[in-house]
Amino acid sequence: MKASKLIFATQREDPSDAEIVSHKLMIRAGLTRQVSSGIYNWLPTGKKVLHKVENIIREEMNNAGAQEILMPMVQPISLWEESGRRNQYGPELLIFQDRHENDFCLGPTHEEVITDLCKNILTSYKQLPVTLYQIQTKFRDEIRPRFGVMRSREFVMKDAYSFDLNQDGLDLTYDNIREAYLKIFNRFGLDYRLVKADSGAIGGSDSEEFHVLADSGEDLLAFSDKSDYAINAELLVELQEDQDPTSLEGKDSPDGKGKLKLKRGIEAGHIFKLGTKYSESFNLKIQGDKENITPYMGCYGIGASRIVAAAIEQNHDEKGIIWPISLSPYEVVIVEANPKSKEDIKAKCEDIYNLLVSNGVDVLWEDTDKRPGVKFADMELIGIPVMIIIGDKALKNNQLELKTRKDEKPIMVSHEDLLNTLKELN
RNA sequence: CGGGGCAUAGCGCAGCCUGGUAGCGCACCUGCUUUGGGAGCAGGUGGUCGCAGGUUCAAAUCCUGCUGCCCCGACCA
Repeated sequence: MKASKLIFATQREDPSDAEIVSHKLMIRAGLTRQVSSGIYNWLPTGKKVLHKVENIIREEMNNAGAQEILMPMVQPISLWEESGRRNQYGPELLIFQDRHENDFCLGPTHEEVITDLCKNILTSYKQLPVTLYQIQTKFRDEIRPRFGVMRSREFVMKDAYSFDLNQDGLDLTYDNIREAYLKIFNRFGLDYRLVKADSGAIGGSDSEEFHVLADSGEDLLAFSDKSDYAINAELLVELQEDQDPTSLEGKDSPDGKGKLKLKRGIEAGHIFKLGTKYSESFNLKIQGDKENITPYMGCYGIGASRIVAAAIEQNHDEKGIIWPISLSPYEVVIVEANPKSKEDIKAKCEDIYNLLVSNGVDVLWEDTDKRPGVKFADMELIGIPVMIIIGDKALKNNQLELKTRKDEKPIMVSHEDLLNTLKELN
């Protein structure tokens, strides 16, 4: 991609209505723009990041044997009456009527639709176990949306639903998806923790959350300093009937090993064992070898758009975003340091650009005639991990100047060593 | 929903108190000079001043009502 063709609209000043750093930086770097409270446009650079998040999720879900589907955003309210959740969900469910005066809602989650669907498509116990997932826009009419796409009303989520013959099968499937989640979060390149959680409005028994660690996180997490024990502090407060989550710091860990330590996290993933709650309320029965089976369900969510904000919350400095390479809108940017004047610099850029493109590197070529300082500042704001600077210096020594986003010091490499050096930096 | 704040160009803001028909910085466009860390000069584009009423010869400015957005709280995958 050439910067001269890219709409990336960076801004020098913080937007006045943004509070947390990820929100400010997403606006300034031209990733998103607000349409209405809790509703956002995703611009080309932001969409590219979101796409990388989605693709990592997609690949690992597919590797885990899950199958991708797409369910509708608009759902008939009758399904929510059938599950009994119409009233439980309350005003967060945005309800409206079509021209025939039938009630519909914008889907905040899809247990109802998937269970209803499976009554159609699951006809034999031989089809189980099966896990279906989608990556799709959800809508929850939050009381107070805030912090940009971190807590928005409309957001992109991957939600998966599993169906098993019995509890043992569900346990196996749950562990399998849990493993896939560990791979997904590892590939994101973020510092995260897995904690025990409350299953909340979705219902069910066991539940764990994946949290991206960040001081600005809305959730407080409690960890044992001597064991793997980790829990959402709010749940622990509930279990122990404590008053205040912060009072947990330094107390004995409930598993009897070590003391509790607290950290803040952003909830980015949540996995549940639902059991038969929805299969029962929808009367989903599958023909077994002798008798009919009410399947055991699990559901598994990842907030794809929230991951983008969480990644920034965890990885930024005073200059801007510092993407982990796997989420960066571009892996490498070529900065043309002397625009206009020197034809040989442009030719060199084109050489390198073609080399990288043909080797599958996702590269941006900053070919505009902006002054070098502006280009450096923009690219650092957007947070591209590796910059290749091509100007007089590079031409004179027939070497390329590489600078990583994290490191101030440039590295000089030869044309031939470029690909290997980039691999090492990953 | 309770409490607080804001609404003037794409972004950040001034003007409002004391009414006279809109301005600054950034961005954007043109030209010239510049070019390794957010350039300079000159010229230019862009605004029914959130909406609707009212007062007045005259309203961004005063009055009334409404809407939207932000922050704190309750709530929340």
